[in-house]
Amino acid sequence: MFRIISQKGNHLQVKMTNFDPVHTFSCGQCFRWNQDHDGVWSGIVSGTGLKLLWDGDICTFGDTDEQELMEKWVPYFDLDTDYTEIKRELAMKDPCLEKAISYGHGIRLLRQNFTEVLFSFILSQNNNIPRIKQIIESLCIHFGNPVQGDFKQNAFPEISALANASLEDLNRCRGGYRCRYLLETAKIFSTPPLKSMDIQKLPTDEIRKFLLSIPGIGEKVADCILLYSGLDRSVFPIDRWIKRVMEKLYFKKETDVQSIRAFSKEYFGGLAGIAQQYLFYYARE
DNA sequence: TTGCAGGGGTCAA
DNA sequence: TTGACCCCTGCA
Repeated sequence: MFRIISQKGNHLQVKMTNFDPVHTFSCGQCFRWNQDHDGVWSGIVSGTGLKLLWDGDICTFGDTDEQELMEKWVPYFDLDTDYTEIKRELAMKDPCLEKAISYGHGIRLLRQNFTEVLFSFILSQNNNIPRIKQIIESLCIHFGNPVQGDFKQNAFPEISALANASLEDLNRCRGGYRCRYLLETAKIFSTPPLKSMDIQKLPTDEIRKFLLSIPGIGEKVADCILLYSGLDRSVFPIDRWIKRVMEKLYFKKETDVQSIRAFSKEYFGGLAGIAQQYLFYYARE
């Protein structure tokens, strides 16, 4: 899973199994990681900037220590989960999935900040990844706070910053009709009783039901929010790509979303969300 | 240069 | 079940 190799100054070298930043950061689960010319990855996670260098085996964490690794980065990178076992279990199901897992072998399901995932996936609807990233960066520039250290990016905005913005301000981020959903959601989350309530502590079916009541959140976005914030790994978000790949690999014909959802729940069980990531990455690439 | 289709959905009619 | 919604990109 992971092992600390050494601490040099403020750099921590960690051996991480079943991890490849290209696979993990470009499988559609997150939008704020970028690689520079030297191969260093930069990301902003819950207001903290992190630089990562991966040499194919060892991952070097910049400007961190063992305590922060354990408290912040182990949960975020899901380093306490045994992916070897998960992959073994999934690969046994069928040769298609085995191939998808082999292709995206370095995918880890990140446990991301709930608020960031909530707003990011509202913006993702009917949209493509490069543009989603552009809109989110613009949102952070206009409404987010600066981050400590050598980072160009701002933190993801606080809910209050979005709730207090005008629709005209939000529209400057070029999110189109989605900005209206963003504003309404921010207002819902910054108004009592939700403001003082920790929604993440509710049972997941209640969270899902609540998310679906928010304008701009449908089945797919609700499932993404549950999956990528680490609340429920048994959900199986179905977008156009997943629908296409499931029809091709499992159904051999055009199939409606409800049937695909029912099949995935039964077939992949509690690992449906992780199976979805391998299949999505395989389908996209 | 211009026009058009399509993109990791959702909503309302 | 279907079209509209923003706006960007790729392509002819």
